Order: sequence, then C-alpha cells, then structure tokens
Amino acid sequence: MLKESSKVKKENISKLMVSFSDPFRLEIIDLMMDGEVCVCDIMKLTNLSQSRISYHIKILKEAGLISDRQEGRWVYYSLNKESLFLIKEWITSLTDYSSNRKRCCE
Amino acid sequence: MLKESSKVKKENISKLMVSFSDPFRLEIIDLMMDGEVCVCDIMKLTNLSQSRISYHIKILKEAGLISDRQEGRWVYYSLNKESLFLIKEWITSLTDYSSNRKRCCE
DNA sequence: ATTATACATCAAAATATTTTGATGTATCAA
DNA sequence: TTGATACATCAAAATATTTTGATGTATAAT
Repeated sequence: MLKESSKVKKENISKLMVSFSDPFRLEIIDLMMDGEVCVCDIMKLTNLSQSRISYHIKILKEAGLISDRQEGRWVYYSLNKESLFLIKEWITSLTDYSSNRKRCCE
Repeated sequence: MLKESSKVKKENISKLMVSFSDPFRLEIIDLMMDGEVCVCDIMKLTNLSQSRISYHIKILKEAGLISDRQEGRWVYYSLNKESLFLIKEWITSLTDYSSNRKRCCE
C-alpha cells in the first residue's frame, strides 16, 4: 500500500490520470510526441474547434502534463517529461507488489 | 507520432487510462498492491457501498487492468501486471520524442 | 489607429459518468 | 430446503465532463 508520505504525489497522479482519460487529449498528446505544437497545428491536424482544443489543453496543463512557451502570438505546447516519469514510477510501484494470496475477510 | 499498426494498442491504452481516472478506482488499485482482495475486503477498507465497488471493479476489469479468480462465494481481484507493463511501455514511447522546436503553422 | 491572427474564457446545452437502492444469482451452511 | 453470504446487474437520479458559440485579450501587421 502507498505510504502516507506519498499522498501529495497521489493527488498529482490522480490529475494526471484524468488528463489521460479523454480520447481527444490522447490525440493531442500523440501530436506532441514529435515535439512542440501550437493550437493552430492541433486544429489543422485534428479538425477540433479552437475552443475545444483550448479546453483540453487547459486540463493537460493543470495536470502538469504539458508545458507552454509563448512566442509572439503563438503558444507552443510540449510534453513535460518529468510528469511522464512520475507516472511511470507510480506504475512501477504498483507492479512491485508480492502476489501473495490471502484468505478473504480475515 | 504513433504508427498505424499500433491502433489496437491505442484503444487499449485509452480504456486503461479511463479506468485509472477515478479517485475511488485508484483507491481500489492501491489496495491491490499488496495482493489479491475481494469485494468484502474493499468494502471494509474503503466504506464504499457494495454495488458502487462492483461498478468500479467492472470498469477496471473491462479495461483489462485486473483479473479475477473465484473461490466459492468469494471473488478475488488482483492487478494484471501485463496491462501495467503495456501502459509503462506506452508512456516510455511518449518520452522518446526528440524535443525539436518547430516553426508554427508551416 | 485599424484590422487580423492566435489563443483564452465563459455560460448554456449536450452528453457521459457515477451513485443509489432494489433485485437477481450462485454458493454455502444449518 | 431454508436462510445467509458474496457479489453482479439494473434503472433512475445525481453529478461531472465536454461541447458549442460568443466574447475577450494580446500580439502583430498594415
């Protein structure tokens, strides 16, 4: 079971997982695999409306999954590798358990 | 960008991510870190109602994240390590991108 | 200054997910 | 064979998320 000390981390994980849970956000994330993209790029590549993209971008940003960099009128978004590493670590911790069989309701 | 051949895999990822996106499901997953649990265990440890737990269990199961094993009246659930490995692989593939900066809307 | 572009934000509507309480099914014990 | 336990399933209600279209803000070009 997760230690008490990892509670803050758990909150992060929860938000990150929610940010991963929408198919359009997965598409957007997919586009960022090749590097930075701006909203206009995403619009052209996905046919989603601008406000719709902004909405999803916001969720990804608030989860800490992506970073932004403004350059003039454009805002470039890219994946935040640290967050991805965090998730990987968490998943690794899940697989570390010992598969012991227990009697139920002891 | 993900290759065309990985589309099926992507579907799996999507479901797995949705299954991770609820705080109560994360709690249930957390309980499974120490090994198998039955619904009655989860009830005692989380104070969630039985049908509520069954609902979340179903989502986790349909995503392929957990496996079940019946023994008499009890059903034991445990994390499916293969699925966890799949997710880890997918996240790794995300971090493998080259952080090249592109001109916008080229 | 005016206009166009790139993006954010907002409120309302549409849609999806979750919760609840009731009922159903299988297993087991008396 | 009756009753209790463990869990699944269901439909309705509650709640949350997503989409839409309009409007707002900042930057930049003319």
